[in-house]
Amino acid sequence: MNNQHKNEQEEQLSLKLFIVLTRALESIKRRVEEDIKCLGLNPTEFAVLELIYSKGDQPIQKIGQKVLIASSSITYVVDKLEKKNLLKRKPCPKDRRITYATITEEGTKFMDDVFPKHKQAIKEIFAGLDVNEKKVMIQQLKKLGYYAESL
Amino acid sequence: MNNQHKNEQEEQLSLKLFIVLTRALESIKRRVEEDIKCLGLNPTEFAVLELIYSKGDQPIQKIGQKVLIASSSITYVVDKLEKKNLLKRKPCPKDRRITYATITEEGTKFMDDVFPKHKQAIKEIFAGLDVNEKKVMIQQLKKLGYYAESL
DNA sequence: TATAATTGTCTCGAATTCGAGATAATAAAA
DNA sequence: TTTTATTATCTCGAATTCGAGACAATTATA
Repeated sequence: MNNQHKNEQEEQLSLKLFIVLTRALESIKRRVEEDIKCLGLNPTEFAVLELIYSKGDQPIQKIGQKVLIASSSITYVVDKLEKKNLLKRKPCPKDRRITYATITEEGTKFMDDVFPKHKQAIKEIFAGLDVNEKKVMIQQLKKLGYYAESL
Repeated sequence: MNNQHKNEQEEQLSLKLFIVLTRALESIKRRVEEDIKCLGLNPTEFAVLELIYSKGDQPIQKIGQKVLIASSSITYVVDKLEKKNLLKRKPCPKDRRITYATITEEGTKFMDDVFPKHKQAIKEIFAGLDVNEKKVMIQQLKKLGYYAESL
């Protein structure tokens, strides 16, 4: 195979992989969203709540870094969770610029009930691959992600 | 390993895969978006334009099916592309409910210039994996996607 | 043929996300 | 210590996407 064909093949394969990747994640996200929506939350709200549920109080700023949303969006999401009484804001006594998001008792109860079911649902959604295939895919996706990030 | 541990391992792995998948695609999308944004288009606009560039005139309705966006969103996107003189609407003479989106001469010129570069950029973004790894990943992602879709 | 169901496009309002910039607090530098 | 730079959060307006429903045209059914 000459160089030009090789290049074209690489292009085709990459384009194909991009589409398949996008589509697969769309299908998966749709299922995950179904699982979450009936709890009255959207995926972002759930992700933020879960972060605080499992990692404890977080400065609002940190939340955005971990869940990968802009700071102005976190304000919005935390507002919504606060209105639902799942989180509350708590000022930091040492640094008055900082506001922590803290889970409420109601929020904890909610997650105690819901999170195990959520993990189970994710497991079912990903049951198209076996344990080993998942491990391989995780590795490959990391490679791909790191590389793209490094550009 | 007993059943409970097995179940937990499956849950952990699936959760992990979900996160890695989401993150990897985020990194990739960011790069692809950079490539497209400087053309004055967003990814949806580019996808719609590309569809019509490579597959010819499409009823507006079909576009949504292929690019996976809601019908109300296509109207919006086609409006934008029309304002940029890259597409135009053309009524179907046989079925007056249907409106085709047609690429303009300017749109064709634009894509002739831009599409090869775009493919090249995608290739570079995906250069973290070799040809064979890509093929394997495409297969596995299809399995995963089909399975999630079938639920 | 008249009626009902379906199809294709669009309008509208809501939800979500972003970026730019405002504000206040803290940290660093002169 | 004053000045400057950085940090954390929030406000605001814009962009994008969606779903519900309007409307017209077509197709299927009685």
